[in-house]
Amino acid sequence: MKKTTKVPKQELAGSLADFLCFAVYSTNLAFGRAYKRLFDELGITYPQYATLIALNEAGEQTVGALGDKLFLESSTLTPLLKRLEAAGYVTRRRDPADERQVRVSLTSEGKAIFEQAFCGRESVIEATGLDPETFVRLQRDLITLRDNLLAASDK
Amino acid sequence: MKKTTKVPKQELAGSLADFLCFAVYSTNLAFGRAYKRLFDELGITYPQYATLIALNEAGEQTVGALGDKLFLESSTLTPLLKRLEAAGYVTRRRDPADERQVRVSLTSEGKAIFEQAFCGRESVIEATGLDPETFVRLQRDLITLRDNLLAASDK
DNA sequence: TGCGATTAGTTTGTTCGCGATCTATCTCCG
DNA sequence: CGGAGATAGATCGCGAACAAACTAATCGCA
Repeated sequence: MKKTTKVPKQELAGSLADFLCFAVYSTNLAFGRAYKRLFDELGITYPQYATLIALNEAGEQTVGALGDKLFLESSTLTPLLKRLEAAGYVTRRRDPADERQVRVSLTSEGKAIFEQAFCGRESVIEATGLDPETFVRLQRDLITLRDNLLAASDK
Repeated sequence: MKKTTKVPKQELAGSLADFLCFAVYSTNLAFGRAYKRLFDELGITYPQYATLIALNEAGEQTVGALGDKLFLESSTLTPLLKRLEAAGYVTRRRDPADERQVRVSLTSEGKAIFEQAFCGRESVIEATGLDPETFVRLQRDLITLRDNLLAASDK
């Protein structure tokens, strides 16, 4: 007995493997696991590491500027920064010239942790198993995708 | 005045833009925002949607099998499935043949929500702004990367 | 000058995501 | 048969991530 009438429905259904969003989502989870050992040793998390990178890169800056770079809301950053402050890795102080703003900067301990994490990333880069060409292309394509998505959802 | 002496330090420092992991991380955030409107209307979340896809694709299955497909632990899935059950989109029942296992399946309401979300994804695909070739290549590269990372962190 | 509107961050409540731990069930082997 | 070990989920605690609501400071402009 033929089942051809059911085939079109099947084609429409879609599997997880067909979703670009799921590829991004699951790869993000995989990166988290790949970095886990290193970050556990250092006592930080991935978003905290990204924050340290941004602070190391651009020096003292406001919560808002940090959020722009990290694509995070202040409601996410405030508690994260408080944890980094409690750990002694950043300082937070109100800007005297505009008391609404909070300026964040790396302490020397924060810079040290950043450098340790930065060195430790070598093993993760190796774990990607990508040849340099694919690595660079993937990064470029992802950034294009991200910026397109953000531009579209800001409308 | 030349500044060549400072360049090497700059190269070592690394900026957010140089990290593949950050490209993945921030693209995942961007997808979340691109889907947000659709999911808010339907009253579900992105991980819930992924769960519905997996259930629609493979039918009734255990929590563990679902976790393997979604790359999630049972400690993440259990509460998520309870919320889907409370919303009437899935059923959970102990397998009579092995009471340790919980078998999950879509209800007709769940199937309906999945189909609504599935149709609504068209606008998100458009928002990616990628030509078909890049879209497919990106998906393929990401899956390679994800599987490499998972294989390396399982050692 | 002064007060409404805007801006910057914080707080609160909900949902993920995970490790660690716990409970219930099943398996295996003596 | 029966108990040790393995397995499947559930629970708990913590750190993200966000929207919505809130507070405090500044701006704009009349």
